[in-house]
Amino acid sequence: MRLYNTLTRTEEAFTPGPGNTVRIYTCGLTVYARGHIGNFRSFVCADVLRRTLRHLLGYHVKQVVNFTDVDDRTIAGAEQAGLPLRPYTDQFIAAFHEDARALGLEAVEETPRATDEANLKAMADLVAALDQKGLTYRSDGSVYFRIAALPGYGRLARLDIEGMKAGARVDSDTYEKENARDFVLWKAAKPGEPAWDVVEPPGRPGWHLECSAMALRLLGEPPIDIHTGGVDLIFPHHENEIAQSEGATGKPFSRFWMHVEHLLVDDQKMSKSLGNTYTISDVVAKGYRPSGVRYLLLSAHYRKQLNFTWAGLSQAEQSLQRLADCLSRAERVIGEGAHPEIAARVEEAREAFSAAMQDDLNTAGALGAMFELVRALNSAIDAGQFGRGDLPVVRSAFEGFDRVLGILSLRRAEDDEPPVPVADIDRLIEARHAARRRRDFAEADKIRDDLSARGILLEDSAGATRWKRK
RNA sequence: GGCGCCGUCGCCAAGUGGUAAGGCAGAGGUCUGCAAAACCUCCACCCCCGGUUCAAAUCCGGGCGGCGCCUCCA
Repeated sequence: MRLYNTLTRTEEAFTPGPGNTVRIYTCGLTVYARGHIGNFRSFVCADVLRRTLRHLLGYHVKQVVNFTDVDDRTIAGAEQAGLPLRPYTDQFIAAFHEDARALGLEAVEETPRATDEANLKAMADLVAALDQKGLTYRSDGSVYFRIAALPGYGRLARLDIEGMKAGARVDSDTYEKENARDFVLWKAAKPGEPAWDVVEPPGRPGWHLECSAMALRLLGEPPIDIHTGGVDLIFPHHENEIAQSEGATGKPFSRFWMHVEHLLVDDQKMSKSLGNTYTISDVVAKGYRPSGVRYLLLSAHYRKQLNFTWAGLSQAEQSLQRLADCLSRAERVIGEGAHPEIAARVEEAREAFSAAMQDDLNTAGALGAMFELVRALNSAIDAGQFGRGDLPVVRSAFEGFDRVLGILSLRRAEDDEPPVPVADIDRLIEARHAARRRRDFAEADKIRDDLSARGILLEDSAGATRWKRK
């Protein structure tokens, strides 16, 4: 497939590593709050990358998604909540898993957290290696990375180090550093804050250190194949990960860097500091569905900013319903036989879908291919040119699409938990039938309206009445 | 100030040199007790101005507008 690489700022042909395995590191959440749907945009896109590699291309994937469970915000949050760091961050990790399930993210192979003992040990080893290469210095109890000692620093972000000195904003603790751009590997322990003595002097990890250490520990020999994250991580986070990893190992850190553009709200970045965030539970509380969010996130290319609106989410749910309806309609066809044109049309859609996904994960194009097939299938059903013999090939195609996009199965799972008990729905449909038989349409319409108000839509057809969730 | 991305129908969104996919919404029609769903029909010359080319939404130059990064950030 073709994949855009931030390192080269071009689309490149992607090939897997040895054993047809793709090793991916995805920068995860800092667990001081519940992740918002902007955060989840990058996870959903990484999920689609993963699914494409596995289910469309047949590669093996080993993916690490980390939790940053120690930093200024988690420490401050824990203190405010009167909890130790672990239990405090545990609750947001649990919330992440809940939201990830709601959004249909495939389980990844590893979800390490920074304060796991093995990871702290790996960080200490990394610092030691950097010490040995002369890439560190200590100042006021902290360990810093000396970027002047590493040629090539700034390559990912395309920084002009010389040109940046004038007028650049500087950290508040710059005076402790040799160079304003140097970054902290290991932070000095402060009274009352968590500290570990794996590094001398004792303290806690700097933000960037954990990702390098965990990636190298869990994914093995660099370079890893793909590193993913939001565009806001390009600098300084990913630049510094590269500096640490390549400084320590002398080898390239990652072959590909994939960066997901921001989700916007009112044309501004959705971020906790701006206070314009929505979480999955906010979305559900407003009566929308996680499957709609997933669809919405996939309806635009991952390298383009996407402006979140409630109207947009409604449109996404409508669109997704059209896809779901087509499949359930096909499954209800009772006519016998199979039609070669159907198989041919399905094959055409599969090819278009696959080509779009392999073209730098063009999910919008892939959805377009699905909708074109939907229209063709609906027309064939209307014309009586679709039989039960056509169903297997159609079902298999939709399953193939959905293994990659993960939207239909998600919606179906939601449908299986309707807001009104199924027994009640069935009873009301039966009552409405009786009303219709005696041509009491007022009563029939009342039942339908009542159910509609409770989130259940009724559709009459020749034989029977079907219900579905709104 | 430096770097980068983007501007396609009312809304969302593909397409990046060969004459504008798709979805939502809307209009008319078929079907229906009425709806819903579905189908059919209709609905854009791509921010502006120059240039290159037989040919540009697509390439180049200049504007205008929006966003992001340069500080914590998916």
